[in-house]
Amino acid sequence: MLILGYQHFFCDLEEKLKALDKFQNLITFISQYVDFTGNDLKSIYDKVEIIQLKKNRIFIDEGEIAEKLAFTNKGYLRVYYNFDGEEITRDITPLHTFATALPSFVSQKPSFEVISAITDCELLIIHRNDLEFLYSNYPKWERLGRRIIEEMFVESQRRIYSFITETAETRYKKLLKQYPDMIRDVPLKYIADFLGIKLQSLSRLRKTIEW
Amino acid sequence: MLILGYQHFFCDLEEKLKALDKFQNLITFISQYVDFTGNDLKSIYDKVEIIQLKKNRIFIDEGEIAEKLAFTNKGYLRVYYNFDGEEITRDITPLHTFATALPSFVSQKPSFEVISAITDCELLIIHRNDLEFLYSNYPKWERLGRRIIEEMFVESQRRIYSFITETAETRYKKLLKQYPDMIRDVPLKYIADFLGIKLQSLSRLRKTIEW
DNA sequence: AAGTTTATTTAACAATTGTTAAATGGTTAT
DNA sequence: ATAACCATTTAACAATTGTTAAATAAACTT
Repeated sequence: MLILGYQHFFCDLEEKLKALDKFQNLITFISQYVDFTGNDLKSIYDKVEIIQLKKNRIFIDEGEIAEKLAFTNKGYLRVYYNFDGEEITRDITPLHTFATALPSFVSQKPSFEVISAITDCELLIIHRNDLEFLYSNYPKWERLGRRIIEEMFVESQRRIYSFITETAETRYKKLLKQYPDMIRDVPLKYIADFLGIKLQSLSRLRKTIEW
Repeated sequence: MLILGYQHFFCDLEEKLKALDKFQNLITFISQYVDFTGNDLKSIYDKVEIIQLKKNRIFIDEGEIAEKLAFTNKGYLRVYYNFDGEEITRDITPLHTFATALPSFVSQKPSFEVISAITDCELLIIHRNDLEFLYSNYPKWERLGRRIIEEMFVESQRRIYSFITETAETRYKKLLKQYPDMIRDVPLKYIADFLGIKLQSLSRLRKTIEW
């Protein structure tokens, strides 16, 4: 009995260490924004769930109320919506960033956006209620939330500049440069959507590029 | 002396009442996001400065570190940057919203963006230090900041969808519908930039539109 | 391995938007 | 009022991107 207990403790610890290891990317990410001590971080360990999401599986579906926020530990997610019977991909999440159907997440209305896995993904999930709890009880978490969304907004504005000032070719080249792995792992139809052009146009453009 | 004192008190009060009146739009705006009591609001009255910015005057200049956040009480601001000797307008702020050169404001590095007045403007200004003070000392303000930036992010994503899925004509029509006043007060060259097309293309498009 | 599905490319033609240059219209300053 | 400046339109032509349809390539199933 004692030994079993010990055994259990041991396994538990091992599992926790393994989990902590999986939090490394998340910790690195949030440390850019707020100075967290080990103690601050503890407040989140219990609340984060680690899930594996297989390729093409849906993380948040159309019509669903978004209750989950994901941090992409491995793999690529995409955000799209159904438009005229077609899927329009608005975003491909780079590794080690947050993703959710934000309009639904903040308004708690049914989502028009779908989030699904482009490749097999490992996601760190935090539920909205837990996040709200953290926000309400730890000012540092609220600050973190604000800082992260500020950065996301700035990045979003950068993308708008790119639509205004750059040709599709330039946008593609810059994407290649910024996320070389993405092209390897993400089908071109999603890349094309992301760039705001048709798949065939992207294909033509790839052929004529001079390096 | 007594009378002078009384006079002064009277003027001061009147001025304060007048100022409060000017806060109405701001109060309405922030009340969408957080429930504020009169007391909560007091924490900001002293910190807000009301300025008049004449047409074409610059609010935040290139190279400057953005220290000010503006709420547009009257008039339109635009956000642009100098690209190849040309000014590229990324944003035209609708009435009663916040505007600053956010990349500079959050990073405290020199701004590549310029913010200037398209029309005569009345702006409610809050300084970054004061805002940081509010954020640090009143959780409600931090929450407000997060909620507002979340909304701005969602709006920004909507605009990215419009670049991906809509033609310039559709974008123009929707802009007209959403902000009918804007077209009256804002030169078309800025509208064209905002839509991501050239002035001449916008002009051609306006001619051929069927209503 | 053969067959099925999905991803990507190719090509011809259409539509949209950019480019250059000039004309017209409207405002502002002297 | 005239001149000077800025805003908008027009037009011809160029470049980019969309559309449709098909061919090829690659990945997945049985």
